[in-house]
Amino acid sequence: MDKKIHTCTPHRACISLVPIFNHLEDCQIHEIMKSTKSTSYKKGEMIYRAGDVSDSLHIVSDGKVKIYRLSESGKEQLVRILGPGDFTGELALFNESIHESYAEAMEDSDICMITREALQRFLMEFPSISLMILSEFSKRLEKSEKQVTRFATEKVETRIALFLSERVEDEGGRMEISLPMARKDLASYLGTTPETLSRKLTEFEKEGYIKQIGYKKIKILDLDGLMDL
Amino acid sequence: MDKKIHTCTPHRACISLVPIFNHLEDCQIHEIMKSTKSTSYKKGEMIYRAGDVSDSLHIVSDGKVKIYRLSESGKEQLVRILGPGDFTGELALFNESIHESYAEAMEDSDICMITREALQRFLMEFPSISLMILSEFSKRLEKSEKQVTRFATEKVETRIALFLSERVEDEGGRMEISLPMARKDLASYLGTTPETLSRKLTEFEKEGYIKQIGYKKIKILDLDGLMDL
DNA sequence: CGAAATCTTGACCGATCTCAACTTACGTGG
DNA sequence: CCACGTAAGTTGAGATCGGTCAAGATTTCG
Repeated sequence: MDKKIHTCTPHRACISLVPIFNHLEDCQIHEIMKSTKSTSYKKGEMIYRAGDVSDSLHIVSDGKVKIYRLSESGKEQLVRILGPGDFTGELALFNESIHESYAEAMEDSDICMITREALQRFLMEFPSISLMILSEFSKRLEKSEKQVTRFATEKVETRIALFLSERVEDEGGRMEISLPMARKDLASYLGTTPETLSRKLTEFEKEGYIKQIGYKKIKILDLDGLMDL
Repeated sequence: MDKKIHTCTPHRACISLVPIFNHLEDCQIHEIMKSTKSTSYKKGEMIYRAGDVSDSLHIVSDGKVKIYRLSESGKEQLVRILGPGDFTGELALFNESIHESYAEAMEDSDICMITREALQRFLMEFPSISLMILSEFSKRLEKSEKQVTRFATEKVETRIALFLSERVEDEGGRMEISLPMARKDLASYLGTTPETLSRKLTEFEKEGYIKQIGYKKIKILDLDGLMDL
């Protein structure tokens, strides 16, 4: 297994991608760069698995990575998809140090790593980084708790509609949204089956709320209608 | 760290309850105490509501507080119950400053508050507090994401069984668990209805997995059986 | 002790999952 | 660059789970 380990080049690009580090001085970024390693993963390769010991923060510098979990009864659920600048592995860094989720490269990807020790050193040295991470964590927590409530109280149809409306938001209001993942992954993300998702989308289309364009794009024709479901 | 018996304001007692502050020196705790205020709430009173502007961290020093959310379509879901030493309001502190959840006193409670400015000052001054909060946040995130996966993939029956087994863990393995909330709240927490919850528990009892003792206690007779559902 | 809230039980219905057959899209090697 | 095989997506039929509504039982608390 030959992963190329660079020592310098992509780091700079990668580090400056991460919002958390945005506010740092050049010299501080330089400091951090010295403690990072970059690794390349082929499409389909696992970056880590549940149960693995965690010892570093992984930052996606290029590519696309999916994070998923297995439930107690062994069913898979897609948790999120990472693009350049997103990071993962943070949870295990402050606690148990055992990953509870799986990270898999969806395409060939470059991942930048910062070891736990290095990170903690920076946190003590530059307290403002902590504040950034705290902010990031609290956003994630907010989002995750919202998601729990949604799963606990909304039916599948509504969850799909809400997902579509959030994609519109992400696109800055454009009514033509691109799906960031395959249908079966989306079904997993939304806690349903590909069959039900397919049926609901067809139904939405029949009702005139949306228009499906291939498998990867959807044009929203009546957002208000969708939200009233 | 032995507790000295000096003029024990409620603050002092409250602050030292919080795991986050456990590792601090006396003088630091003293610093923090100066920035706190304590308020009492009657049973049923709201501590904050979704939409309220957030300006402080709330620490429960005495009593019981329930945190719940409303979903997009207006259904309520219980998120968690706080006891002495637990805190809330942290999410809004690092971001939007608007609460997205509701906090209601379930019984007469004393709440200690630290303003955002004071907290941020401490975080910059004592970076180790950040690490503690980071750790707390990552635990919560882990738990919340696990919860999402559970809702996304497990059926109600399984979620109830998993809840029971976690209560056993919380009780340190004792097979007689006490329910921390009323049936209807538990149903809301588990994303189901009181009717279904009641039916499932009766069913569990008929199958010999549990024995219900009044409305507030359950004796687990066959944990393995429950987990195989 | 009694009103109000909570909990239970039954009957019914609708939403969603499962299984299976079929269609479409995609990636790979010749 | 095309053909083919495999993976992904769709559609239908049937089964099941869980929610809703309503009535009755139990508990709680003033």
